[in-house]
Amino acid sequence: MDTKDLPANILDPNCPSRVIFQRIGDKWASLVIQVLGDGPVRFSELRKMVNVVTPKVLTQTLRTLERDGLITRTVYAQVPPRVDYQLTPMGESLLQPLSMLREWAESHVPTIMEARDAYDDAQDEALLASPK
Amino acid sequence: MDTKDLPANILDPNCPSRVIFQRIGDKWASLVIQVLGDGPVRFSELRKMVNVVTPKVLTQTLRTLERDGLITRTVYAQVPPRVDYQLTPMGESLLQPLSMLREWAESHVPTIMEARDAYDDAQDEALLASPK
DNA sequence: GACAACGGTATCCATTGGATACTGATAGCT
DNA sequence: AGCTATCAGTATCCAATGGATACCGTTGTC
Repeated sequence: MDTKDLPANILDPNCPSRVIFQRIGDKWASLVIQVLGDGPVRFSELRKMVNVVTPKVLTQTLRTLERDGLITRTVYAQVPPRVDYQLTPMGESLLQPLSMLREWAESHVPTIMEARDAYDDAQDEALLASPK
Repeated sequence: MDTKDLPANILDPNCPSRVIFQRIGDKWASLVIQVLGDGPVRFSELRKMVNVVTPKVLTQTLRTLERDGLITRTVYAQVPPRVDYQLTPMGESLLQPLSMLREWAESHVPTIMEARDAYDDAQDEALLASPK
């Protein structure tokens, strides 16, 4: 059974949309894309702007983004080397959905922090009530 | 320096919005939330609908979602046990941003798969050109 | 008294992520 | 000639995370 003509369905583990969905949710990938939203950035700049990622992991992230056609990598033949990363049109089309998520996250920070505090307090009390 | 009164900024590793943003991007959390969009679901059903997650990992995911106030956990005192999970209002407010992402992922499946094939082909050729 | 249903834990191992050190090419300085 | 700095990464190693599998507690049914 070939999946390529079936309707995309994130809940199907065999559906590529699921893999793509998870790539978007990747810890660094989504941050990189948002940073690149303002134009091309070189490797070392990217490292500074996306605090704080090790070079190995940043490279991995950039390679998969490039493979998926979301960014392009441009090497300038100079020394010291210069490599620019920038969004493709498809990469740019991700900016809007991502910024909606970012806005959601930023606007719900206080509520979530309160929920965590309340939850942790309840855990502490439960622990006191039944100290094994 | 206290961060709690600063404007939320995803690029600041000390900002809670960053943590929250990454929780949304969690491999299973976002799928669970989307499944719960249609109403309460019990543990075993959730496991079937979110293919395929081990019980340990699903439990971890549900606990953190509960802690963050995105879902509630309801235990019915019966045997065999029954536990329902459902979205809080805040959890529901995540459905829209998430569905935008899902739509993006589903609609870009073909383009991304093509990009991957092209990239992999280019890699293969580069390998043939310089067989170390 | 064995079994099934359900919502988990417990344990172990594979994969991933991260910290740190290092490389290669060249220009500029001494 | 040798030393140093710059940049974009690798290489190596160790810790944290994710996943597979087995098991547990409770009670109703056969």
